Amino acid sequence: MSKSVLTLTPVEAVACCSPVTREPLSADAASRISPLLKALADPVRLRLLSLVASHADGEACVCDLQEAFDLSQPTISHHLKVLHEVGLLDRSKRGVWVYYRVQPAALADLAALLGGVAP
Amino acid sequence: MSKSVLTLTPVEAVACCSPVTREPLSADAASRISPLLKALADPVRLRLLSLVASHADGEACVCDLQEAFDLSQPTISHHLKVLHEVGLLDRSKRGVWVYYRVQPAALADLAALLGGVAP
DNA sequence: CTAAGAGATAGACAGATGTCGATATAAGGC
DNA sequence: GCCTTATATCGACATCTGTCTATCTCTTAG
Repeated sequence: MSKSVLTLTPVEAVACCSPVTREPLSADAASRISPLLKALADPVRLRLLSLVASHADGEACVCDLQEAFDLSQPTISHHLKVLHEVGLLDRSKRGVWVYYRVQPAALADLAALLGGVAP
Repeated sequence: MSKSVLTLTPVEAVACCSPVTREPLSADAASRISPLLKALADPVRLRLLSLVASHADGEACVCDLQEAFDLSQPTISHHLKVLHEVGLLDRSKRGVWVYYRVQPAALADLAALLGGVAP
């Protein structure tokens, strides 16, 4: 049931490390963590994540999200895919609509990794 | 990426926002925060930051840092510059050597922004 | 004053990334 | 069945990024 190391999403990998300020990060750990930060390191994706997280019921339809940006629909879809692939956003399709919600532990674990509090 | 808030480094800008999960991040705030995440979103820079932060006395000489990587000296120098420019690392030259240390509030503020605890 | 070493800068280049328009897929309404 | 609407995928493009080699600047030793 538990996934092998190879199939860990970046989000799952983050929970395994002590804070970056406590001891030197291994090259391996850094390589597993950086995709998560890369996913966050785009203004559009940061706003998408924030919009989803602060939306009523903790989830948001793609149709709601697109309105907030002056970008094409494929571009928004691409950014959501990036956030989903690293494990920051969960996807569920209901009818014609697709809803995204934040993976709760993801941001907390990342914050712990950066902020110095062990997970 | 317009530099509308001219005198604030990304690190300083981060301290101004409520957590991403609490309310939607403005386009402006996202643009000011993402450079900080971009700086962190590279495995070499993550390790550099971690090495500096966990080094004795909280600071490390470039000469110490280079040994940990199989990269050229200019490449390490470039990555340190990126971390320095966004305000994550402080620089001080003593004699021939240059020492870097972590800007203490930087990671804590970022963690608060992501983790849901207001700064 | 000249030489040597630490670190920064400049320029070049391959590969990654963000964006678009066009098209595909899939579900619901007629 | 066919049409409409919501979302994903594809392919192309310009820009950004990480790395290198070569060179420059600054500091100390002799």
